[in-house]
Amino acid sequence: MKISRKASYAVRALAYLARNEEKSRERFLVAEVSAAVDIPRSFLAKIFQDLSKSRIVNSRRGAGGGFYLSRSASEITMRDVVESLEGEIAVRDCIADSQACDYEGNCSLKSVWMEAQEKFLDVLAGKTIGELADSPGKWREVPNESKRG
Amino acid sequence: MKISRKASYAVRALAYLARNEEKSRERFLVAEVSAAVDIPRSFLAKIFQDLSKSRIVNSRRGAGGGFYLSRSASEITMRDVVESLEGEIAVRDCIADSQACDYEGNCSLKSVWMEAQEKFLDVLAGKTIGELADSPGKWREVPNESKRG
DNA sequence: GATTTAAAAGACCTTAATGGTCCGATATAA
DNA sequence: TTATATCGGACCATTAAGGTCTTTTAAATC
Repeated sequence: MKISRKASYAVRALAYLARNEEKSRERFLVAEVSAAVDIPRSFLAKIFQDLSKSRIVNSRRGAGGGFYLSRSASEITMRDVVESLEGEIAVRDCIADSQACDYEGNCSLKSVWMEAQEKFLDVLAGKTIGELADSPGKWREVPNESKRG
Repeated sequence: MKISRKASYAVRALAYLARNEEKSRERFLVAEVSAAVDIPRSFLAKIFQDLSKSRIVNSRRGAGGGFYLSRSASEITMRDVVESLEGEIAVRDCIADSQACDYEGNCSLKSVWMEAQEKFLDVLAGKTIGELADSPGKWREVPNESKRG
């Protein structure tokens, strides 16, 4: 019962984008975000690729390129992000794949796992990246404003 | 975000005990339960050992020994069982160990993970083994009443 | 006391997932 | 055409999951 470090990193990285996009920048380099939020660079690159595939961020290659939020941070929920990184959530295999268990049909156990999982995801669905970016707390803050032009 | 097969097995095994303890038996052999609920024997043995350490079941060694519920099935929740098998649940390490993250203090992220996790566990805490045993469904039923004396 | 029964303890093993790295290809701007 | 930066995929080490097996210990019975 862990959510992956990947997903956790993604949330932090996106909150960084949300916090800083107002301050005049349109695109973010993975190198910059990596340094700012203290996430291994090439790992973060992978993470952004996943986020890009799920259309949570958009990207632009080449010089002047980078990543940026594809929509308002207030419209990106933590659930969106976690599911982007971890795929369809299923606390037990039977939830995603009804053939994963012999006891299929209306198994009384499955419904409990499902309800628990939904309650979990509902909390994440109720929290947006925008809210995280706004909220106070000891976040590691933007390191070097001048790195980009 | 998976709960382990171990925990799932444990729930099923305990529901079996709950269903069958009324029918005159006091102790259950892991061999019997293994066959009945279709869980690998020596793996189930390990599981019962965990359940025994958490005092969810009691055990008796030697001839005539076996396992049995330590209290009424209606007083054993799925949360009890899952935590017995998986230890303290922590969807992110920072929840169990505040030193696991640099962003400690009142991190706005941590509180979200915590709330989600608690909602999840609350559902499990609200379902007892007794209820599972009572509820209908396509459970694999007791295979061989005559195996024990 | 010897034998049988069954759990306890722990070493061991295999496979899959996690958490990363690295490199070549591709796209973009100057 | 050169510098820049993502994309795609191969790769790799470590850990956890899932499970087996063997020896030891406790309890009952002969």
